Amino acid sequence: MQHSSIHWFRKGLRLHDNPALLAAATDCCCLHPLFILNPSSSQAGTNAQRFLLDALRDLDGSLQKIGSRLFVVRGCPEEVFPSLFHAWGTTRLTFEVDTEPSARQRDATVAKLAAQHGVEVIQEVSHTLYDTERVLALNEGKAPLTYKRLQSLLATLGPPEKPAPALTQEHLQGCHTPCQASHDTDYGVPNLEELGQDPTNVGPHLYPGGETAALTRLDALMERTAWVCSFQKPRTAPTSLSPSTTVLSPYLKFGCLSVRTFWWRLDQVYQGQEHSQPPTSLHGQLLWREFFYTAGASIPNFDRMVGNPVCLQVDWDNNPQHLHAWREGQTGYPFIDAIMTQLRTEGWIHHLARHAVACFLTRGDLWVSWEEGLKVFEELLLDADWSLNAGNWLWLSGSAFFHQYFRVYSPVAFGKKTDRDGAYIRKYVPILKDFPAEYIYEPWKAPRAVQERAGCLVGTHYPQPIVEHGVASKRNLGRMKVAHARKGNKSPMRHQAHFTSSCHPSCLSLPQAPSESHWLVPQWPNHKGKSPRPRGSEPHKDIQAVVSYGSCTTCPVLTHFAQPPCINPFPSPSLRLATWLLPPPQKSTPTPSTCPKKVCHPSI
DNA sequence: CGCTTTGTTGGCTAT
DNA sequence: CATAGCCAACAAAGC
Repeated sequence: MQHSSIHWFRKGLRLHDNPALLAAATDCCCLHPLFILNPSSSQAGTNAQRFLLDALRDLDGSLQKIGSRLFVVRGCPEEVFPSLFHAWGTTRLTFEVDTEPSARQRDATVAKLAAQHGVEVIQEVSHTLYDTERVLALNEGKAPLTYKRLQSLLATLGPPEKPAPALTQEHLQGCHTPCQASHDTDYGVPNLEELGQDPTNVGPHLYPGGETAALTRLDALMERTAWVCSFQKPRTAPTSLSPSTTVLSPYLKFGCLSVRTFWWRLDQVYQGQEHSQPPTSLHGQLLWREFFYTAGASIPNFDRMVGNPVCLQVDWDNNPQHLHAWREGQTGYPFIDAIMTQLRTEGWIHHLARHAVACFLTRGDLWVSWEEGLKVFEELLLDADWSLNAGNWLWLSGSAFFHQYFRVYSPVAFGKKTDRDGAYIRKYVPILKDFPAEYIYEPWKAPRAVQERAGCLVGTHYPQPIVEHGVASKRNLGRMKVAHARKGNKSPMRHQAHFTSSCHPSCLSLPQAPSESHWLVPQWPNHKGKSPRPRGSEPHKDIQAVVSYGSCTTCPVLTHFAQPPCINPFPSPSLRLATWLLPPPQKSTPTPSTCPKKVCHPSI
């Protein structure tokens, strides 16, 4: 039987490893490669749309080389297909399985329409390493919620399938694509203006879209055997001026590159070599992708908080000003602002840079819902991938998968680890480029003269920090604690929790409050050992200080030293021990509000 | 793939 | 030479 096939491209914008496309070409006399452009359904920004158009042009070019063409049709699939089936005399429709809930709904509708028109439907899995349905079935229909769990499930399935051969001219022997002279005007790939995008709005064309670019990039990376084998994601730098990771993610998102092709190419490079392992290796990265795809395919309302069974319910603030400042790179934290600028202009940022800004927006500093961040990433990232985007926002906001919410990224310290001089900031926030390294991460701390010399006054040319990280992150830690406490059927928060966010731990060991003021006598262990010098004995032996109790009845306030302090007058071990000497404080219950940091922490 | 504070260790210098 | 003090580097704890 000779079919008239439509292969419907959505993701999977490639000829290699495209089993559904091969199925379309089998026993086929007439092939229509189709892409349906539905601009109203896309949240993608200008850079991402350019990437898509690149990919479509590349695909059309590749199809032309083997004697076919791409048909780009505007509209929504549910409305477009009936007329296409009719006009093209279609008997078979093929497409790649898309696991996203909205896509599945769309595809179910289209499959129904096809059945009504007597059109056979063939769907093939090739966007993920494994058939997510199979993985879910292995796990009693539920998404594995840890990476380890996924790994053990996949271990029973064995390695992923090998990629299917690329479509070639030979596959299309006797198969014809009917093309009019008016093809370009009727079905051509549009440009940005036609999509309602301002073409002057695009950034540098660093990552051109398409299968050809994807395979070229893959080839170049696979040349670097040592780099591939030693790859460990946490050791790559978010501040690198040229990407320290593969930047294959945009190509994987659109399916310009097959994940199975990538997997097996890595496997080839690994052969006979010592190499890193999941989760940090490059194979490990592809498994993370699989992890979130599996989660996104089965967890209801995966991209929302409400109605999402794995998501911590948090009382995020509605704060459009903060959200806007974050999006536009105007937070006053240079590292955050640099990352957001790179995102807006180039459409790709390093994974750890995403960590830093996602944490900052949500649980770290601004306490804005991760759903808002997700929408911004959806628009600005070339690789915005529904499952990965939602999954990682859940992760970074501490809403699911990741529960150690007290691990907060510092907008100041994190970037310094890999970029002490702030070259990354200087590149993306050039107004700060002349600040000395000492102040580049915290320009507001620079003395006026330094700011003047740098040609940038904080508060005038560059914003003051919109929040004080130290204060905001501590407050948010408390709010996360509340969210977690509400979640479980655990007992109500212990009294201690009130202290710990704002008071020195040593406060807690004071049984009762004293009536007046008291001598604080540092103590230290006796050193009778044989070591020539007792380690840890540096604290001065005879320092005494006066403490009193202010408005906070449990936190001692260091009033003054009884003797002029030496250089290191009051090291903490002494203080800890000294607190034991204090008379017990009252039993009244202080709240954080009556116990501000300043009262509890004199300049000790 | 967290940060900060606190604690330990060994090297070094001045006395 | 023994000792006190300082420092950097690292480890551990606690949030």
